[in-house]
This record gives sequence, structure tokens and C-alpha cells, in this order.
Amino acid sequence: MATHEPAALLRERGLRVTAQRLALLRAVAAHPHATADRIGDACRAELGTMSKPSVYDGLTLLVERGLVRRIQPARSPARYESRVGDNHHHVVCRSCGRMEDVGCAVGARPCLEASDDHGFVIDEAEVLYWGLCRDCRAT
Amino acid sequence: MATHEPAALLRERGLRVTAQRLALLRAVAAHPHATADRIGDACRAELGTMSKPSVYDGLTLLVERGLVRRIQPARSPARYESRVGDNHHHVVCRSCGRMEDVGCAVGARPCLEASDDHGFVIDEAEVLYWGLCRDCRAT
DNA sequence: CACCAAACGTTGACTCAGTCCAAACTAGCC
DNA sequence: GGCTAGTTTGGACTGAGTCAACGTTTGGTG
Repeated sequence: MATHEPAALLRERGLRVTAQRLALLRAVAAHPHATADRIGDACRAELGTMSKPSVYDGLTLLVERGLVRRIQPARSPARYESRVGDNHHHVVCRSCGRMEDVGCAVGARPCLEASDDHGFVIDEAEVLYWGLCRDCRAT
Repeated sequence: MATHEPAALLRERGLRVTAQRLALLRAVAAHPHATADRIGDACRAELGTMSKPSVYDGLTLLVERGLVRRIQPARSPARYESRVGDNHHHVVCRSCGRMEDVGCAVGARPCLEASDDHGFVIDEAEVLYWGLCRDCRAT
């Protein structure tokens, strides 16, 4: 389904459609929860060459425009994913760093209401579940 | 109240009581949500000298032993706080990075149940509310 | 088509948090 | 006093991410 194919998404956000950006979007979609480094590698495999700043700048731009989401768990470089807009969260393995998507148990917009917001206007609740994955528990 | 004064807490965890560790605990308590760097400064102000590795090693040890909690919001160095055990979360300002404590609206152990845990055994749910603080909204 | 400004992309140097390592020191214990 | 394990130190190092300056492409306009 091409209802929201990449090029259209970029244009909708006032961004030029470039080979790099398309490659970034494709790489993020193909490698969910990958680091900027790995995404850069994937783009380079496709395009031949892509500089480090281009990878970071491009990802930052896509994050700002809401096409990509950045997750930064403790003790790990930032990771990226293309599932945006729905309200899912992540489990992270304390041992190996593996990350998986999870829906939240508490309805559609869980935890979005803080009990005391200290005058903040909150636009996102980020939930990370920490634990051990099956493989790491086995060892 | 000295029901849980620092030296006793350290000994309970099988840790030697050293001037550095006491200073770390005091610094974390006195500067909630401070970075390792600021905590190091506070300790140095108290002790005269304390090396960078000592600050990091000490903090890591205290985190492992459950005396201090580490929070690592995206695009920010790790922060530390001494409120552990209770189930509170944090609001972070996207603009200035300010961080405040909040209780969660959804009962005592909110969101600790993921809808599908992918075989993970979860021991902690970390919730970050992102938004803009009053000061940054004013500008 | 020719020109121009704005947007893109590149290289290379740089910053900054955090870690590693080997050596020196200290405290408790025989 | 001498042992031994735990602590602390300085300094070098790593790795993620950013900056700045310079060249290149793109699309709009006359």
C-alpha cells in the first residue's frame, strides 16, 4: 500500500526528496531499534557513500518532522524506529541491550497524565520496561 | 531522623564506609537530578579532591546496590537521585532539560505490566514525560 | 537557457561523557 | 610489622555526536 509512501511523506513536511533521506527512511524501517551507526551502514550499502554528519543530520531532521522516533535507553547509543504516532513502548534487556516493542496495558494513552505536572505542558510519555530477556536469563 | 543514615546504609550493603561514598550520597541527596560532573564538583568542594573515575565508579556502585537511581534522558548526560524504592517518575523539559519529580496518576505501580513481555522478566518501568516547562513556554 | 539563492552533503577537527589500566595507597587483620 | 583485599589516582583512550567551512546540487525566475 502506497498511501504513505516515503517520498510523499517527505514532501508533506516541506522536505526535499533526496536519495539519502529515502535511504534513511528505508533503513530505519528495515532495522527497527538500530543505532545511528548501523543505519548509516545500511544507507552506505545502498548508496555507496554517506558521511557521518549526513546520517546524524538526516535522522535528526526526520525526528523533528515526526517521521522517525528516537529512543535513548541508558548506557546505549540512541536507537531509531519508524513506528510513530501509535502509543507503544519498549522492553530493554539490561544485559544484552536487546529491545522489543510492547503495547501498554493501561489503555490507549497510558500514563500521559502526570499527577502533578509542575507547570509543564506534556506532549509525550515515554515508557521503558527494564528486565532480562529469555536468552540472558538462561546464562 | 537517622533511621537510615548513610553509613549504616553502606554497611548493610556490604560496602566499606569511605569519605568518598558518604560525600557522593550527600551530594546526590543535595542536588537531585544532577549530572555525574556536578556531583563530582560537589564532592570535590567537600573533600578537596576526587578523581573522575572515582566519581563514576562510586556512583555506579551505589546504583548497583540500590542506594541511588540513575536516569538517562535522551540528549543529556546521566542524572542521579537518591529517591529510590518509591514509584515516581519524571517530567523533562525538551528545551532547557530541567527535570522534576512526578508521581504517576495510575495507582501505585503504574504501567509495570506490559501487554506482551516477549519473554522478558521485567523489574522496572521507567516513565519519562516530555514537554515544555513554564519558563521555556514563555519565550 | 543562464543565473542565483537556498538547501544539501562532505571532510576533518573537535567536544564531551564515560571507561580502562597500571600503579600507588589504605584499612583491617594476623 | 607485614599481608591482602579493597580503594583511589592520573592519564590515556573510546565512541557518540557536533561544528565549521567549504564545495555541490536543486529549483525558481527572468
